[in-house]
Amino acid sequence: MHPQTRGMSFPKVVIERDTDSEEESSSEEENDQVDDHQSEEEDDDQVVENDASTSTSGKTKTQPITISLKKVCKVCKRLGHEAGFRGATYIDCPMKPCFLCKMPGHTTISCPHRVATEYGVIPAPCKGTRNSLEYVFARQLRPHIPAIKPTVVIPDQVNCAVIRYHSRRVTCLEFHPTNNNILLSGDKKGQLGVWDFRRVHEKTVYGNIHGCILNNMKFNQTNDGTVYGASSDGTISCTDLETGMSIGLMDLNPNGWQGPSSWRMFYGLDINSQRGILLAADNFGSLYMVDLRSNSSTGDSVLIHKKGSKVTGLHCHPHQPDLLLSCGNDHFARIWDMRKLEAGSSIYDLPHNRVVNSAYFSPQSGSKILTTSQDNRLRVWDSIFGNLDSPSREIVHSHDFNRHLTPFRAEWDPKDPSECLIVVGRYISENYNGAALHPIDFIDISSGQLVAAVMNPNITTISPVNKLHPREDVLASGSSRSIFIWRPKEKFESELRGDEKRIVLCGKDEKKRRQSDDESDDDMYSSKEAHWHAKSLIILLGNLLQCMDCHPTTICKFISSDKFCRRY
DNA sequence: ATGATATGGCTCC
DNA sequence: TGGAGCCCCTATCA
Repeated sequence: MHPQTRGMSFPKVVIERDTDSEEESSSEEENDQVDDHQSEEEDDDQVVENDASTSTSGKTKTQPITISLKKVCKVCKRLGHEAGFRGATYIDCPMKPCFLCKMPGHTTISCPHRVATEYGVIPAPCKGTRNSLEYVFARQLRPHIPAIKPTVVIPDQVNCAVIRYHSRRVTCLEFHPTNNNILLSGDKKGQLGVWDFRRVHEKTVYGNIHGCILNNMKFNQTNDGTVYGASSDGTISCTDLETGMSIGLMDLNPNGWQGPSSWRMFYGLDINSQRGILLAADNFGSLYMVDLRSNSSTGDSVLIHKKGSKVTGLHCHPHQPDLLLSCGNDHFARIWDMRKLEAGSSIYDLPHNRVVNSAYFSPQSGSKILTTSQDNRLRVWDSIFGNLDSPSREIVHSHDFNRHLTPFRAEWDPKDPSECLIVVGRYISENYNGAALHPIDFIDISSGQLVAAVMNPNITTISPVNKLHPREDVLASGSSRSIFIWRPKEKFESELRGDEKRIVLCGKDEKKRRQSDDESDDDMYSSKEAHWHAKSLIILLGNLLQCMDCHPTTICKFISSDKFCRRY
Protein backbone atom coordinates (compact mmCIF):
# COMPACT_ATOMS: atom_id res chain seq x y z
CA MET A 1 0.00 0.00 0.00
CA HIS A 2 1.25 3.42 -0.77
CA PRO A 3 1.64 5.53 2.33
CA GLN A 4 -0.03 8.53 0.80
CA THR A 5 -3.29 6.68 0.52
CA ARG A 6 -3.53 5.95 4.17
CA GLY A 7 -5.37 7.59 7.02
CA MET A 8 -5.64 11.24 6.13
CA SER A 9 -7.43 12.04 9.36
CA PHE A 10 -4.80 10.63 11.68
CA PRO A 11 -1.56 12.12 12.96
CA LYS A 12 0.53 12.69 9.94
CA VAL A 13 4.03 12.50 8.75
CA VAL A 14 4.85 15.03 6.10
CA ILE A 15 7.28 13.79 3.58
CA GLU A 16 8.79 15.79 0.82
CA ARG A 17 8.40 13.65 -2.20
CA ASP A 18 11.12 14.33 -4.67
CA THR A 19 10.33 12.74 -7.92
CA ASP A 20 7.58 10.79 -9.54
CA SER A 21 10.04 8.35 -10.91
CA GLU A 22 11.18 7.34 -7.49
CA GLU A 23 7.75 7.00 -6.03
CA GLU A 24 7.67 3.23 -5.94
CA SER A 25 10.99 2.56 -4.34
CA SER A 26 11.07 5.48 -2.00
CA SER A 27 7.56 5.06 -0.70
CA GLU A 28 8.33 1.54 0.35
CA GLU A 29 11.36 2.78 2.18
CA GLU A 30 9.42 5.51 3.86
CA ASN A 31 6.86 3.04 4.98
CA ASP A 32 9.49 1.02 6.75
CA GLN A 33 10.90 4.07 8.41
CA VAL A 34 7.54 5.13 9.66
CA ASP A 35 6.76 1.66 10.94
CA ASP A 36 10.02 1.58 12.81
CA HIS A 37 9.28 4.88 14.33
CA GLN A 38 5.86 3.67 15.32
CA SER A 39 7.22 0.68 17.14
CA GLU A 40 9.68 2.79 19.07
CA GLU A 41 7.26 5.47 20.09
CA GLU A 42 3.94 3.76 20.49
CA ASP A 43 0.95 6.09 20.85
CA ASP A 44 3.07 9.13 20.25
CA ASP A 45 1.04 11.61 18.32
CA GLN A 46 3.81 13.96 17.50
CA VAL A 47 4.28 14.98 13.96
CA VAL A 48 7.51 13.89 12.47
CA GLU A 49 9.28 15.67 9.77
CA ASN A 50 10.80 13.03 7.65
CA ASP A 51 13.16 13.95 4.91
CA ALA A 52 13.08 11.35 2.24
CA SER A 53 16.64 12.43 1.46
CA THR A 54 16.74 10.66 -1.82
CA SER A 55 16.54 13.77 -3.91
CA THR A 56 17.99 13.77 -7.30
CA SER A 57 18.99 16.96 -8.96
CA GLY A 58 17.07 18.41 -11.84
CA LYS A 59 13.63 17.01 -10.99
CA THR A 60 10.67 19.15 -10.06
CA LYS A 61 9.15 18.81 -6.62
CA THR A 62 5.62 17.54 -6.10
CA GLN A 63 3.06 17.89 -3.36
CA PRO A 64 4.08 16.60 0.06
CA ILE A 65 2.81 13.18 1.02
CA THR A 66 0.96 12.82 4.28
CA ILE A 67 0.86 9.46 5.95
CA SER A 68 -0.44 8.18 9.22
CA LEU A 69 1.63 7.24 12.20
CA LYS A 70 -1.17 5.16 13.64
CA LYS A 71 -1.93 1.64 12.67
CA VAL A 72 -5.67 1.33 12.50
CA CYS A 73 -7.35 -1.99 11.97
CA LYS A 74 -9.97 -1.73 9.28
CA VAL A 75 -11.84 -4.69 10.72
CA CYS A 76 -12.18 -3.70 14.39
CA LYS A 77 -11.22 -0.01 14.00
CA ARG A 78 -8.83 -0.23 16.92
CA LEU A 79 -5.35 1.22 17.00
CA GLY A 80 -2.09 -0.61 17.20
CA HIS A 81 -2.56 -3.28 14.57
CA GLU A 82 -3.72 -3.63 11.01
CA ALA A 83 -5.69 -6.27 9.21
CA GLY A 84 -5.70 -6.90 5.51
CA PHE A 85 -3.36 -7.95 2.81
CA ARG A 86 0.32 -7.35 3.32
CA GLY A 87 1.65 -8.27 -0.03
CA ALA A 88 -0.06 -11.53 -0.83
CA THR A 89 -0.49 -12.58 2.78
CA TYR A 90 -3.61 -11.61 4.60
CA ILE A 91 -3.12 -10.52 8.20
CA ASP A 92 -6.11 -11.32 10.36
CA CYS A 93 -7.47 -8.97 12.95
CA PRO A 94 -6.47 -10.48 16.30
CA MET A 95 -9.72 -9.28 17.82
CA LYS A 96 -11.73 -11.58 15.58
CA PRO A 97 -12.00 -15.33 15.81
CA CYS A 98 -9.92 -17.33 13.37
CA PHE A 99 -11.23 -16.85 9.88
CA LEU A 100 -10.60 -20.48 9.06
CA CYS A 101 -11.90 -22.54 11.97
CA LYS A 102 -13.97 -19.77 13.59
CA MET A 103 -12.50 -20.46 17.01
CA PRO A 104 -11.24 -17.56 19.17
CA GLY A 105 -7.74 -17.23 20.54
CA HIS A 106 -5.72 -17.37 17.38
CA THR A 107 -5.72 -16.14 13.80
CA THR A 108 -5.68 -17.95 10.50
CA ILE A 109 -1.92 -17.73 10.25
CA SER A 110 -1.45 -19.84 13.36
CA CYS A 111 -4.65 -21.85 13.11
CA PRO A 112 -3.85 -25.47 13.96
CA HIS A 113 -6.06 -26.56 11.11
CA ARG A 114 -3.94 -24.62 8.70
CA VAL A 115 -0.63 -25.66 10.13
CA ALA A 116 -1.40 -29.35 10.29
CA THR A 117 -0.86 -31.51 7.25
CA GLU A 118 -4.34 -32.71 7.70
CA TYR A 119 -6.09 -29.56 6.75
CA GLY A 120 -8.15 -29.97 9.85
CA VAL A 121 -10.12 -32.88 11.19
CA ILE A 122 -12.35 -32.84 14.18
CA PRO A 123 -13.00 -36.45 15.08
CA ALA A 124 -16.61 -37.02 15.85
CA PRO A 125 -17.45 -39.28 18.78
CA CYS A 126 -17.26 -42.95 17.86
CA LYS A 127 -20.57 -44.58 18.35
CA GLY A 128 -19.11 -48.04 18.67
CA THR A 129 -20.82 -49.63 15.72
CA ARG A 130 -18.03 -52.09 15.06
CA ASN A 131 -20.17 -55.05 14.31
CA SER A 132 -19.70 -57.74 11.71
CA LEU A 133 -22.19 -56.19 9.36
CA GLU A 134 -20.21 -53.02 9.23
CA TYR A 135 -17.08 -55.01 8.58
CA VAL A 136 -18.69 -56.68 5.58
CA PHE A 137 -19.96 -53.39 4.40
CA ALA A 138 -16.60 -51.71 4.74
CA ARG A 139 -15.03 -54.47 2.68
CA GLN A 140 -17.58 -53.88 0.03
CA LEU A 141 -16.89 -50.19 0.05
CA ARG A 142 -13.16 -50.46 0.01
CA PRO A 143 -12.09 -53.14 -2.40
CA HIS A 144 -8.45 -53.84 -2.88
CA ILE A 145 -6.75 -51.00 -4.67
CA PRO A 146 -3.67 -51.91 -6.68
CA ALA A 147 -0.43 -50.57 -5.37
CA ILE A 148 0.56 -47.34 -7.02
CA LYS A 149 3.64 -47.58 -9.18
CA PRO A 150 4.97 -44.07 -9.42
CA THR A 151 7.13 -44.61 -12.47
CA VAL A 152 4.09 -45.63 -14.42
CA VAL A 153 1.48 -43.45 -12.87
CA ILE A 154 3.15 -40.11 -12.52
CA PRO A 155 2.57 -38.04 -15.59
CA ASP A 156 4.50 -34.87 -15.92
CA GLN A 157 2.13 -32.05 -16.50
CA VAL A 158 -1.28 -30.71 -15.92
CA ASN A 159 -2.81 -28.41 -18.42
CA CYS A 160 -5.53 -25.96 -17.95
CA ALA A 161 -7.77 -24.43 -20.53
CA VAL A 162 -9.50 -21.23 -19.64
CA ILE A 163 -12.61 -20.11 -21.36
CA ARG A 164 -14.52 -16.96 -20.72
CA TYR A 165 -17.95 -16.75 -22.19
CA HIS A 166 -20.10 -16.01 -19.22
CA SER A 167 -20.69 -12.39 -18.46
CA ARG A 168 -21.51 -13.21 -14.87
CA ARG A 169 -20.11 -15.63 -12.35
CA VAL A 170 -20.42 -19.35 -12.93
CA THR A 171 -22.98 -20.99 -10.68
CA CYS A 172 -23.10 -24.62 -11.77
CA LEU A 173 -21.24 -27.13 -13.88
CA GLU A 174 -22.28 -30.45 -15.32
CA PHE A 175 -20.46 -32.91 -17.55
CA HIS A 176 -22.42 -34.52 -20.32
CA PRO A 177 -23.40 -38.04 -19.26
CA THR A 178 -22.19 -39.75 -22.43
CA ASN A 179 -20.14 -37.32 -24.49
CA ASN A 180 -16.81 -37.04 -22.72
CA ASN A 181 -15.91 -33.70 -24.23
CA ILE A 182 -18.95 -31.67 -23.34
CA LEU A 183 -19.16 -29.48 -20.29
CA LEU A 184 -22.26 -27.50 -19.41
CA SER A 185 -22.10 -24.39 -17.32
CA GLY A 186 -24.65 -22.04 -15.90
CA ASP A 187 -24.18 -18.50 -14.68
CA LYS A 188 -25.74 -15.84 -12.54
CA LYS A 189 -27.44 -14.31 -15.52
CA GLY A 190 -29.19 -17.56 -16.36
CA GLN A 191 -27.11 -18.35 -19.39
CA LEU A 192 -26.34 -21.93 -20.27
CA GLY A 193 -22.97 -22.64 -21.84
CA VAL A 194 -22.23 -25.78 -23.81
CA TRP A 195 -18.52 -26.23 -24.36
CA ASP A 196 -16.63 -28.87 -26.26
CA PHE A 197 -13.44 -28.47 -24.27
CA ARG A 198 -11.49 -30.73 -26.59
CA ARG A 199 -12.06 -28.23 -29.33
CA VAL A 200 -11.70 -25.15 -27.23
CA HIS A 201 -13.45 -22.74 -29.54
CA GLU A 202 -16.55 -24.86 -29.97
CA LYS A 203 -18.86 -23.32 -27.49
CA THR A 204 -22.46 -22.32 -27.48
CA VAL A 205 -24.19 -20.00 -25.08
CA TYR A 206 -27.94 -20.03 -24.71
CA GLY A 207 -29.01 -16.79 -23.14
CA ASN A 208 -32.76 -16.84 -23.43
CA ILE A 209 -33.61 -19.81 -21.25
CA HIS A 210 -33.59 -18.17 -17.86
CA GLY A 211 -33.81 -14.64 -16.63
CA CYS A 212 -31.49 -14.94 -13.67
CA ILE A 213 -29.30 -17.35 -11.72
CA LEU A 214 -29.19 -20.88 -13.07
CA ASN A 215 -28.76 -22.60 -9.74
CA ASN A 216 -28.57 -26.24 -10.75
CA MET A 217 -28.48 -28.40 -13.83
CA LYS A 218 -29.19 -32.09 -14.24
CA PHE A 219 -29.36 -34.57 -17.06
CA ASN A 220 -31.98 -37.21 -17.40
CA GLN A 221 -29.97 -40.40 -17.82
CA THR A 222 -32.55 -41.81 -20.22
CA ASN A 223 -32.24 -38.87 -22.61
CA ASP A 224 -28.87 -37.20 -22.72
CA GLY A 225 -29.87 -34.77 -25.42
CA THR A 226 -31.73 -32.56 -23.01
CA VAL A 227 -30.74 -30.88 -19.78
CA TYR A 228 -32.93 -29.60 -16.98
CA GLY A 229 -32.26 -26.39 -15.15
CA ALA A 230 -33.51 -24.76 -11.96
CA SER A 231 -33.35 -20.99 -11.85
CA SER A 232 -33.95 -18.10 -9.50
CA ASP A 233 -36.41 -16.81 -12.07
CA GLY A 234 -38.73 -19.42 -10.59
CA THR A 235 -38.81 -21.77 -13.54
CA ILE A 236 -37.64 -25.27 -14.37
CA SER A 237 -36.44 -25.59 -17.93
CA CYS A 238 -35.86 -28.51 -20.24
CA THR A 239 -33.43 -27.58 -22.97
CA ASP A 240 -32.44 -29.41 -26.13
CA LEU A 241 -28.68 -29.12 -26.31
CA GLU A 242 -28.55 -29.19 -30.10
CA THR A 243 -31.11 -26.56 -30.82
CA GLY A 244 -31.20 -24.60 -27.61
CA MET A 245 -34.97 -24.90 -27.69
CA SER A 246 -36.32 -24.87 -24.21
CA ILE A 247 -39.62 -25.67 -22.63
CA GLY A 248 -40.68 -24.60 -19.19
CA LEU A 249 -41.82 -27.35 -16.88
CA MET A 250 -42.79 -25.18 -13.96
CA ASP A 251 -43.23 -21.54 -13.14
CA LEU A 252 -43.51 -20.54 -9.52
CA ASN A 253 -44.42 -16.95 -10.32
CA PRO A 254 -47.22 -17.16 -12.89
CA ASN A 255 -48.46 -13.73 -11.87
CA GLY A 256 -45.13 -12.08 -12.36
CA TRP A 257 -43.33 -9.80 -9.97
CA GLN A 258 -45.36 -9.03 -6.88
CA GLY A 259 -42.44 -7.89 -4.77
CA PRO A 260 -39.45 -9.64 -3.25
CA SER A 261 -41.36 -11.26 -0.41
CA SER A 262 -43.48 -13.36 -2.72
CA TRP A 263 -41.05 -14.09 -5.55
CA ARG A 264 -40.15 -17.76 -5.56
CA MET A 265 -36.88 -19.15 -6.81
CA PHE A 266 -35.80 -22.67 -7.66
CA TYR A 267 -32.58 -23.90 -6.12
CA GLY A 268 -32.26 -27.64 -5.50
CA LEU A 269 -32.75 -29.92 -8.47
CA ASP A 270 -32.36 -33.61 -9.18
CA ILE A 271 -33.80 -36.30 -11.38
CA ASN A 272 -35.08 -39.58 -10.04
CA SER A 273 -34.74 -41.57 -13.22
CA GLN A 274 -36.07 -44.80 -11.74
CA ARG A 275 -39.30 -43.09 -10.89
CA GLY A 276 -39.22 -40.84 -13.91
CA ILE A 277 -39.67 -37.68 -11.91
CA LEU A 278 -37.86 -34.41 -11.56
CA LEU A 279 -37.51 -32.92 -8.10
CA ALA A 280 -36.96 -29.26 -7.49
CA ALA A 281 -37.04 -27.12 -4.39
CA ASP A 282 -37.53 -23.43 -3.84
CA ASN A 283 -36.41 -20.70 -1.49
CA PHE A 284 -39.48 -21.09 0.71
CA GLY A 285 -38.66 -24.61 1.86
CA SER A 286 -40.90 -26.50 -0.52
CA LEU A 287 -40.27 -29.46 -2.78
CA TYR A 288 -41.98 -29.83 -6.14
CA MET A 289 -42.14 -32.82 -8.43
CA VAL A 290 -42.65 -33.13 -12.16
CA ASP A 291 -43.52 -36.32 -14.02
CA LEU A 292 -41.02 -36.46 -16.86
CA ARG A 293 -43.26 -38.51 -19.14
CA SER A 294 -46.07 -36.03 -19.09
CA ASN A 295 -44.00 -33.00 -18.10
CA SER A 296 -46.71 -32.17 -15.64
CA SER A 297 -46.53 -31.39 -11.98
CA THR A 298 -47.40 -34.26 -9.67
CA GLY A 299 -49.33 -33.36 -6.59
CA ASP A 300 -48.78 -30.49 -4.22
CA SER A 301 -45.54 -29.10 -2.97
CA VAL A 302 -44.14 -30.51 0.25
CA LEU A 303 -42.48 -28.44 2.94
CA ILE A 304 -39.15 -30.19 3.47
CA HIS A 305 -37.22 -27.42 5.21
CA LYS A 306 -38.11 -24.61 7.55
CA LYS A 307 -40.88 -22.55 6.08
CA GLY A 308 -39.46 -19.57 4.27
CA SER A 309 -35.91 -20.93 4.13
CA LYS A 310 -34.02 -21.80 1.02
CA VAL A 311 -33.58 -25.43 0.01
CA THR A 312 -30.11 -25.25 -1.44
CA GLY A 313 -29.74 -28.77 -2.76
CA LEU A 314 -31.42 -32.06 -3.58
CA HIS A 315 -29.80 -35.38 -4.31
CA CYS A 316 -31.39 -38.71 -5.11
CA HIS A 317 -29.66 -41.85 -3.92
CA PRO A 318 -27.73 -43.46 -6.79
CA HIS A 319 -29.31 -46.89 -6.26
CA GLN A 320 -32.20 -46.61 -3.90
CA PRO A 321 -34.98 -44.70 -5.65
CA ASP A 322 -36.84 -44.21 -2.40
CA LEU A 323 -34.12 -42.15 -0.77
CA LEU A 324 -33.75 -38.41 -1.15
CA LEU A 325 -31.24 -36.07 0.47
CA SER A 326 -31.94 -32.39 0.86
CA CYS A 327 -30.15 -29.47 2.47
CA GLY A 328 -31.06 -25.92 3.19
CA ASN A 329 -30.63 -22.62 4.92
CA ASP A 330 -32.26 -23.94 8.06
CA HIS A 331 -28.90 -25.55 8.95
CA PHE A 332 -30.10 -29.07 8.22
CA ALA A 333 -29.51 -31.77 5.70
CA ARG A 334 -32.37 -34.24 5.69
CA ILE A 335 -32.89 -37.77 4.42
CA TRP A 336 -36.33 -38.56 3.10
CA ASP A 337 -38.31 -41.60 2.07
CA MET A 338 -39.87 -40.76 -1.26
CA ARG A 339 -42.82 -42.98 -0.44
CA LYS A 340 -43.71 -40.82 2.51
CA LEU A 341 -42.95 -37.26 1.62
CA GLU A 342 -44.70 -35.08 4.14
CA ALA A 343 -43.65 -32.08 6.13
CA GLY A 344 -41.78 -33.27 9.21
CA SER A 345 -41.55 -36.90 8.13
CA SER A 346 -37.85 -36.97 7.27
CA ILE A 347 -36.02 -40.14 8.21
CA TYR A 348 -32.99 -38.27 9.54
CA ASP A 349 -32.12 -34.66 10.18
CA LEU A 350 -28.41 -33.95 10.00
CA PRO A 351 -27.76 -30.76 11.98
CA HIS A 352 -25.14 -28.19 11.03
CA ASN A 353 -23.96 -25.00 12.65
CA ARG A 354 -24.64 -22.90 9.59
CA VAL A 355 -26.30 -22.94 6.21
CA VAL A 356 -25.67 -26.14 4.26
CA ASN A 357 -24.55 -25.36 0.72
CA SER A 358 -24.66 -28.90 -0.58
CA ALA A 359 -25.29 -32.46 0.49
CA TYR A 360 -24.46 -35.45 -1.65
CA PHE A 361 -24.68 -39.20 -1.33
CA SER A 362 -21.46 -40.83 -2.40
CA PRO A 363 -21.63 -41.44 -6.14
CA GLN A 364 -21.08 -45.18 -6.37
CA SER A 365 -22.45 -46.95 -3.32
CA GLY A 366 -24.50 -44.07 -2.02
CA SER A 367 -23.65 -45.13 1.49
CA LYS A 368 -21.76 -42.00 2.50
CA ILE A 369 -22.88 -38.44 2.79
CA LEU A 370 -20.77 -35.34 2.20
CA THR A 371 -22.00 -31.88 3.11
CA THR A 372 -20.53 -28.41 2.70
CA SER A 373 -21.58 -25.93 5.34
CA GLN A 374 -20.93 -22.24 5.74
CA ASP A 375 -19.32 -22.86 9.12
CA ASN A 376 -16.16 -23.73 7.17
CA ARG A 377 -16.53 -27.43 7.72
CA LEU A 378 -17.00 -30.37 5.45
CA ARG A 379 -18.94 -33.13 7.14
CA VAL A 380 -18.80 -36.77 6.28
CA TRP A 381 -21.10 -39.54 7.37
CA ASP A 382 -19.37 -42.82 6.57
CA SER A 383 -22.43 -45.00 6.42
CA ILE A 384 -26.06 -44.10 6.12
CA PHE A 385 -26.74 -47.52 7.66
CA GLY A 386 -24.86 -46.58 10.79
CA ASN A 387 -25.55 -44.06 13.45
CA LEU A 388 -26.28 -40.73 11.86
CA ASP A 389 -26.55 -38.75 15.08
CA SER A 390 -23.24 -37.05 14.45
CA PRO A 391 -20.97 -36.93 11.44
CA SER A 392 -18.10 -39.37 11.21
CA ARG A 393 -15.74 -36.48 10.58
CA GLU A 394 -15.76 -32.73 10.41
CA ILE A 395 -13.03 -31.34 8.22
CA VAL A 396 -12.16 -27.70 8.70
CA HIS A 397 -11.77 -26.11 5.32
CA SER A 398 -12.04 -22.51 4.20
CA HIS A 399 -15.12 -22.06 2.09
CA ASP A 400 -16.84 -19.10 3.70
CA PHE A 401 -19.89 -17.61 2.19
CA ASN A 402 -19.43 -14.32 0.40
CA ARG A 403 -22.21 -12.36 -1.16
CA HIS A 404 -20.46 -12.12 -4.50
CA LEU A 405 -19.45 -15.72 -4.73
CA THR A 406 -21.38 -18.78 -5.70
CA PRO A 407 -21.63 -20.91 -2.55
CA PHE A 408 -18.86 -23.49 -2.37
CA ARG A 409 -19.84 -27.10 -2.95
CA ALA A 410 -17.54 -30.00 -2.22
CA GLU A 411 -17.93 -32.67 -4.89
CA TRP A 412 -17.09 -36.35 -4.90
CA ASP A 413 -14.68 -37.83 -7.38
CA PRO A 414 -17.14 -40.08 -9.23
CA LYS A 415 -14.29 -42.32 -10.38
CA ASP A 416 -12.94 -43.18 -6.96
CA PRO A 417 -14.25 -46.64 -6.00
CA SER A 418 -13.26 -46.06 -2.40
CA GLU A 419 -15.35 -42.89 -2.35
CA CYS A 420 -12.75 -40.95 -0.44
CA LEU A 421 -11.57 -38.27 -2.81
CA ILE A 422 -13.38 -34.97 -3.04
CA VAL A 423 -12.65 -31.65 -4.64
CA VAL A 424 -13.54 -28.25 -3.22
CA GLY A 425 -12.40 -24.71 -3.89
CA ARG A 426 -10.71 -22.71 -1.15
CA TYR A 427 -11.70 -19.23 -0.05
CA ILE A 428 -8.67 -17.97 1.82
CA SER A 429 -5.74 -17.20 -0.33
CA GLU A 430 -2.25 -18.45 0.03
CA ASN A 431 0.86 -16.42 -0.62
CA TYR A 432 2.49 -18.09 -3.52
CA ASN A 433 5.61 -16.36 -4.79
CA GLY A 434 4.04 -13.06 -3.97
CA ALA A 435 0.66 -13.81 -5.49
CA ALA A 436 -2.43 -14.40 -3.43
CA LEU A 437 -3.96 -17.47 -5.02
CA HIS A 438 -7.01 -19.47 -4.12
CA PRO A 439 -6.32 -23.15 -4.71
CA ILE A 440 -8.73 -25.93 -5.51
CA ASP A 441 -8.25 -28.59 -2.87
CA PHE A 442 -8.34 -32.34 -3.22
CA ILE A 443 -9.14 -33.88 0.13
CA ASP A 444 -9.19 -37.46 1.27
CA ILE A 445 -12.31 -37.46 3.40
CA SER A 446 -11.39 -40.72 5.10
CA SER A 447 -8.54 -38.92 6.87
CA GLY A 448 -9.21 -35.25 6.27
CA GLN A 449 -5.86 -35.08 4.55
CA LEU A 450 -5.32 -32.34 2.05
CA VAL A 451 -4.03 -34.46 -0.79
CA ALA A 452 -3.31 -31.79 -3.34
CA ALA A 453 -4.10 -28.26 -4.25
CA VAL A 454 -4.35 -26.92 -7.76
CA MET A 455 -3.39 -23.34 -8.42
CA ASN A 456 -2.31 -21.25 -11.32
CA PRO A 457 -0.78 -17.78 -11.29
CA ASN A 458 -2.99 -16.78 -14.17
CA ILE A 459 -6.07 -17.60 -12.16
CA THR A 460 -6.32 -15.26 -9.22
CA THR A 461 -10.03 -15.62 -8.70
CA ILE A 462 -11.78 -17.95 -6.33
CA SER A 463 -13.27 -21.09 -7.84
CA PRO A 464 -16.25 -22.10 -5.74
CA VAL A 465 -17.69 -24.48 -8.33
CA ASN A 466 -15.74 -27.56 -9.27
CA LYS A 467 -16.63 -30.83 -10.90
CA LEU A 468 -14.58 -33.92 -11.60
CA HIS A 469 -15.25 -35.74 -14.83
CA PRO A 470 -17.24 -38.97 -14.39
CA ARG A 471 -14.87 -41.00 -16.57
CA GLU A 472 -11.75 -39.07 -17.42
CA ASP A 473 -9.08 -37.30 -15.44
CA VAL A 474 -10.50 -33.88 -15.97
CA LEU A 475 -11.37 -31.22 -13.47
CA ALA A 476 -13.68 -28.37 -14.40
CA SER A 477 -13.64 -25.23 -12.28
CA GLY A 478 -16.02 -22.36 -12.46
CA SER A 479 -14.98 -18.93 -11.31
CA SER A 480 -16.23 -15.42 -11.61
CA ARG A 481 -16.46 -15.38 -15.33
CA SER A 482 -14.16 -18.09 -16.52
CA ILE A 483 -14.31 -21.83 -16.71
CA PHE A 484 -11.18 -23.86 -16.31
CA ILE A 485 -10.47 -27.33 -17.49
CA TRP A 486 -7.55 -29.08 -15.84
CA ARG A 487 -6.12 -32.17 -17.48
CA PRO A 488 -2.85 -34.04 -17.63
CA LYS A 489 -0.79 -32.35 -20.23
CA GLU A 490 -0.56 -35.13 -22.75
CA LYS A 491 -4.28 -34.96 -23.26
CA PHE A 492 -4.05 -31.37 -24.35
CA GLU A 493 -0.90 -31.08 -26.38
CA SER A 494 -2.25 -32.74 -29.46
CA GLU A 495 -5.64 -31.15 -29.26
CA LEU A 496 -5.02 -27.46 -28.86
CA ARG A 497 -3.64 -24.97 -31.25
CA GLY A 498 -0.70 -22.99 -30.04
CA ASP A 499 -2.51 -19.87 -29.05
CA GLU A 500 -4.97 -21.84 -26.99
CA LYS A 501 -2.37 -23.30 -24.71
CA ARG A 502 -2.64 -21.49 -21.46
CA ILE A 503 -0.54 -23.48 -19.14
CA VAL A 504 1.99 -23.74 -17.23
CA LEU A 505 2.49 -26.98 -15.44
CA CYS A 506 5.52 -29.10 -15.85
CA GLY A 507 7.30 -32.20 -14.74
CA LYS A 508 10.44 -34.18 -14.94
CA ASP A 509 9.22 -37.68 -15.60
CA GLU A 510 8.04 -37.01 -19.08
CA LYS A 511 10.17 -39.73 -20.53
CA LYS A 512 8.72 -42.32 -18.22
CA ARG A 513 5.30 -41.02 -18.87
CA ARG A 514 5.70 -41.35 -22.60
CA GLN A 515 6.91 -44.89 -22.22
CA SER A 516 3.89 -45.78 -20.19
CA ASP A 517 1.66 -44.05 -22.69
CA ASP A 518 3.04 -46.13 -25.50
CA GLU A 519 2.09 -49.26 -23.67
CA SER A 520 -1.45 -48.18 -23.16
CA ASP A 521 -4.18 -48.08 -25.72
CA ASP A 522 -6.69 -45.32 -25.47
CA ASP A 523 -9.38 -47.48 -27.00
CA MET A 524 -8.91 -49.97 -24.23
CA TYR A 525 -9.36 -47.36 -21.59
CA SER A 526 -10.90 -49.38 -18.82
CA SER A 527 -12.61 -47.82 -15.86
CA LYS A 528 -9.79 -49.00 -13.67
CA GLU A 529 -7.31 -47.22 -15.85
CA ALA A 530 -9.44 -44.15 -15.79
CA HIS A 531 -9.38 -44.16 -12.07
CA TRP A 532 -5.66 -44.53 -12.04
CA HIS A 533 -5.32 -41.57 -14.23
CA ALA A 534 -7.51 -39.57 -11.96
CA LYS A 535 -5.23 -40.42 -9.12
CA SER A 536 -2.26 -39.69 -11.25
CA LEU A 537 -3.42 -36.19 -11.68
CA ILE A 538 -2.92 -35.74 -8.00
CA ILE A 539 0.38 -37.50 -7.70
CA LEU A 540 1.50 -35.37 -10.52
CA LEU A 541 0.85 -32.31 -8.46
CA GLY A 542 3.05 -33.58 -5.72
CA ASN A 543 5.77 -34.29 -8.17
CA LEU A 544 5.61 -30.80 -9.44
CA LEU A 545 6.71 -29.31 -6.21
CA GLN A 546 10.17 -30.59 -6.90
CA CYS A 547 10.31 -29.07 -10.34
CA MET A 548 9.32 -25.62 -9.44
CA ASP A 549 12.78 -24.16 -9.55
CA CYS A 550 13.12 -24.81 -13.20
CA HIS A 551 9.58 -23.82 -13.99
CA PRO A 552 8.78 -20.77 -11.92
CA THR A 553 5.33 -20.38 -13.34
CA THR A 554 4.27 -23.78 -12.14
CA ILE A 555 1.92 -23.45 -9.27
CA CYS A 556 1.03 -26.60 -7.53
CA LYS A 557 1.19 -27.58 -3.97
CA PHE A 558 1.50 -30.87 -2.28
CA ILE A 559 1.82 -31.50 1.38
CA SER A 560 4.03 -34.53 1.38
CA SER A 561 4.63 -37.11 -1.26
CA ASP A 562 4.67 -40.12 1.01
CA LYS A 563 1.45 -39.09 2.65
CA PHE A 564 -0.36 -39.54 -0.59
CA CYS A 565 0.27 -43.23 -0.68
CA ARG A 566 -1.05 -43.64 2.79
CA ARG A 567 -4.49 -44.62 1.64
CA TYR A 568 -5.99 -47.08 4.05
C1' DA B 1 -8.09 6.22 -13.77
C1' DT B 2 -11.40 5.75 -9.29
C1' DG B 3 -15.21 4.66 -6.36
C1' DA B 4 -19.93 3.13 -5.66
C1' DT B 5 -22.61 -0.77 -5.75
C1' DA B 6 -24.52 -5.14 -6.36
C1' DT B 7 -25.69 -8.67 -2.94
C1' DG B 8 -26.90 -12.63 1.13
C1' DG B 9 -26.41 -14.39 5.42
C1' DC B 10 -24.53 -13.56 9.73
C1' DT B 11 -24.18 -11.16 14.35
C1' DC B 12 -25.45 -7.70 17.31
C1' DC B 13 -28.53 -4.71 19.37
C1' DT C 1 -38.72 -9.77 15.92
C1' DG C 2 -36.32 -6.72 12.62
C1' DG C 3 -32.95 -3.73 11.01
C1' DA C 4 -28.14 -2.00 10.84
C1' DG C 5 -23.68 -3.14 9.99
C1' DC C 6 -20.28 -6.37 8.64
C1' DC C 7 -17.62 -9.17 5.39
C1' DC C 8 -9.77 -12.04 2.83
C1' DC C 9 -14.50 -10.75 -3.92
C1' DT C 10 -15.19 -9.52 -8.34
C1' DA C 11 -17.31 -7.67 -11.59
C1' DT C 12 -19.96 -3.53 -13.83
C1' DC C 13 -21.06 1.07 -14.28
C1' DA C 14 -20.64 5.90 -13.84
